Amino acid sequence: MAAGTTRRRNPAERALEVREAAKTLALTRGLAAISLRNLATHCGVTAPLIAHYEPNMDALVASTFAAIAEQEIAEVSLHALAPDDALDQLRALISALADPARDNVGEVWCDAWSLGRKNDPLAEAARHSMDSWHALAIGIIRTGQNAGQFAAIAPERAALVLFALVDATASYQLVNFRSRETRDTLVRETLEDMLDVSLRINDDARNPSTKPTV
Amino acid sequence: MAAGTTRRRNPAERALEVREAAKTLALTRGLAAISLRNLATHCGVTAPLIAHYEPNMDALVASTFAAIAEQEIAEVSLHALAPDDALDQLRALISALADPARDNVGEVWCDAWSLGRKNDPLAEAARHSMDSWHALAIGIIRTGQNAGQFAAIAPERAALVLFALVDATASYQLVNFRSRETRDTLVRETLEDMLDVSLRINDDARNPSTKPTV
DNA sequence: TGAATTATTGATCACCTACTCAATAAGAGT
DNA sequence: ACTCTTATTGAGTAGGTGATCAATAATTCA
Repeated sequence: MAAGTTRRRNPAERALEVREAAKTLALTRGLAAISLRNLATHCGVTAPLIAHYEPNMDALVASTFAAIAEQEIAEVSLHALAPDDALDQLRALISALADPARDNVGEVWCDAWSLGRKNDPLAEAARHSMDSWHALAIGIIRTGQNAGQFAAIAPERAALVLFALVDATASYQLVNFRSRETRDTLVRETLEDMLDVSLRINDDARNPSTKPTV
Repeated sequence: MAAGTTRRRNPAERALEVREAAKTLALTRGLAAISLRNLATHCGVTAPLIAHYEPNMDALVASTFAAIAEQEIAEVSLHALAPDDALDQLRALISALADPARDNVGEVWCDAWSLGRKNDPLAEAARHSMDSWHALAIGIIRTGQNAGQFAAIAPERAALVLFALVDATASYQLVNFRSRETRDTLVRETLEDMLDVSLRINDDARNPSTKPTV
């Protein structure tokens, strides 16, 4: 393009570039921004070439969402499962989910629910990644309960509540409802009450009511 | 059209028809389906006429959402505030929110969060209606607490949790995540735990642990 | 009945979407 | 150097979006 010469790339390399462009587009402008033209512009290439690599946009939207979601789950899992103690794991999980750097991913999730109505593979990918998230939380909660650290609520239900709060606040963020602090506090305090723990990171007390008033 | 003659309507009447068409379109095919051509087809009229009455589609999307949301809030408020007892009010509220007839409205809400990112008036309308919902719930919760029926959680927080659960499950429904029963149970049981009440409609016990085992 | 008003239309612009197909040309292998 | 494969393009189809403008025609009012 720049020198008037057509760059001809290794197919695998080009395919990867297109998928990366789709991710970038999704994270910066939403899943709905994934289109042949936007991808083409982003890659400095014509639209038919994109169609050559990705013959179905709905499928690309779905696979792009899956890639973003699964990558985040993998990263957060690694971070959350690093500590040995279940309470520390839960704290790591919550703080990772509250990280403002995650905002873009939250927006993509909201897009996925809305678009999932008309895009079956996308809906399926959403369900699958939701199951992955729940599995992570359930594991942590169960471990903590076995260690006597968490209240004896059904882990499945606690996980559902946790992500319902996280997901709802992600949607709220898109329309600037309430402050980030209010949204984060909603998640944290509800979970604290439900599991009877303190999730403040610099607070070792397992039971807030017995912590010293130094 | 039918007889080859152009029907010329009273402007107020036509404007109303367009607004009604927008509501119908939103509830059946989502907020994103509101377009000049879809509206024109629905009204049996040409697109420029729609533009004549609604010169700005983003604004129409926002006002249509506001109309749907506010109408529902008004109806549910009436239903929920009918009983004298706060517990019965809460039960009425929850059962109204769980009504499958409300599914379409839930989808519209999810659309609103997703589209609200690029449509400021829509985001504003969403925030406003969210505040209305919270006000309704806070009133009921506060009344119940004053009567000693509900646990002493901050009403604002309880309301946030309630609607976070309702909103998240509405999103989940769009991608068929879990069963309706699981989603409804999630809302109900979490609220029961949080306020220490029983929300099953044919159950008068205020404290489940003391109810007779007839 | 005639004139003024205006709801409504047809035509068009400018842009977007996905998708197809034949032609071009870059690079690989011989 | 030559052929072969194929990545890439240009051009086009068929539809979608919002929006504007002058012309038409239905209704209202004088």
